[in-house]
Amino acid sequence: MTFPVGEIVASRRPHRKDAARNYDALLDAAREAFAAHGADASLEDIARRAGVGIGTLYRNFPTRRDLFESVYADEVNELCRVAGEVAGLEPWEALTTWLRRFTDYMVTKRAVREALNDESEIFQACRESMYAAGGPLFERAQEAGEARRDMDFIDLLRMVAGITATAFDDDAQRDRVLAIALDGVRATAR
Amino acid sequence: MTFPVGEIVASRRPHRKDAARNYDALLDAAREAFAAHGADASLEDIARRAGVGIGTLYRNFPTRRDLFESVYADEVNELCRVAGEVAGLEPWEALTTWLRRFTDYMVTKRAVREALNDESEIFQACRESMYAAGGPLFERAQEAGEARRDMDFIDLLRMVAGITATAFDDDAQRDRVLAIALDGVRATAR
DNA sequence: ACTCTAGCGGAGGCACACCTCCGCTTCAAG
DNA sequence: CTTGAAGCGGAGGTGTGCCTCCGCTAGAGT
Repeated sequence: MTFPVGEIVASRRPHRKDAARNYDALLDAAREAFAAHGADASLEDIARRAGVGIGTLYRNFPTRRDLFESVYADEVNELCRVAGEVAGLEPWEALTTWLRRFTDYMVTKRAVREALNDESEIFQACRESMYAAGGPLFERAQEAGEARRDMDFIDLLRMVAGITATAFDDDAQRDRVLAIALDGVRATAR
Repeated sequence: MTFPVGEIVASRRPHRKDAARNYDALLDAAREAFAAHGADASLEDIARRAGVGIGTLYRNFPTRRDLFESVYADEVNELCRVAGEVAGLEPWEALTTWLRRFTDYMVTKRAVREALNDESEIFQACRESMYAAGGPLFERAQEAGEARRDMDFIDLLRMVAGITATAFDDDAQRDRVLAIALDGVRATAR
């Protein structure tokens, strides 16, 4: 299994020790900020929370998009890795387990909806990676007669992304709603 | 059937002819802006598009929240009205028709997710109105054995709001995904 | 027609985010 | 240890949005 996204984005991490630490701190802070405030979180705030100067942020990530892409690519890579892990489970079980990870790792929830429609090269590569990783899980479930055939994997991802990005009273409600929607994915196969 | 929301908010519309026209233009522009840019659209931009000075906006709606509440309340009122219209249809048909209107009228889609969790008095009143209008449709579908009983109306609204607020490739995809999720709402009742 | 007041609009002060630039710091190679 | 260059940070210029304030305009009642 290959991880093209990692190759496209990863090499920017600097070599010097302090610089690498700053780079990581920035990514962490950015992940949190994007999760909390969406894709237009304040860059100065991110630098502040990372404990570095604003100049350092701009040296590592010349544009907002560069930063966001890096955060996003990290999460996509993680998802690709998980897709391999669940390969041993039963078809439907494998799919839903992966989807649950999808909702967990996509911490940048609010921003993901926009990213799903972004046309840029990197995002396109990310989506393709994700489809390559998760798509087979869905097709396997379809072939096993567990998932309906009148939808595609992209439909499924949008559905889950939409539900995930919404505010719920609590996690239990989110899980309940997600499970119900997934029942719809399975319904006609029964 | 009563419409408490309308009573709470509506009386602010000014009496003088030009003033009333400005008020309406502001609401229209705001509806569009909130739909396009979410709840933190630029107020100066809204005033510009409405063709009035920024001062006029602030006189009518002293805070951003006042403006947003008014737009939101309008849409909720409209939804309440529609709930009455569909009362004659078959239970499941009535519910899904209303939900489709829900996705249409909620033009302020991006912002609705946040509003669904807002604690303020007005938003609470709006939600209650909406629950009062749509809830019976759902309960009727449940009693007819068409909708599953292990979820409540609020779960359903969140599900639909989440899917509606997400970006799709086209309307057909949105409808398809929504229909699949609604299959999940109906699944166990079959 | 006259008036008087509700309503208008936008200039301007404030706050904050974006991004550049450059003198200072610190790593790490020799 | 020395040294040079990679990296740092934040001051400051620019833009944009928020909101107030007040001199002017025009609708509505007489």
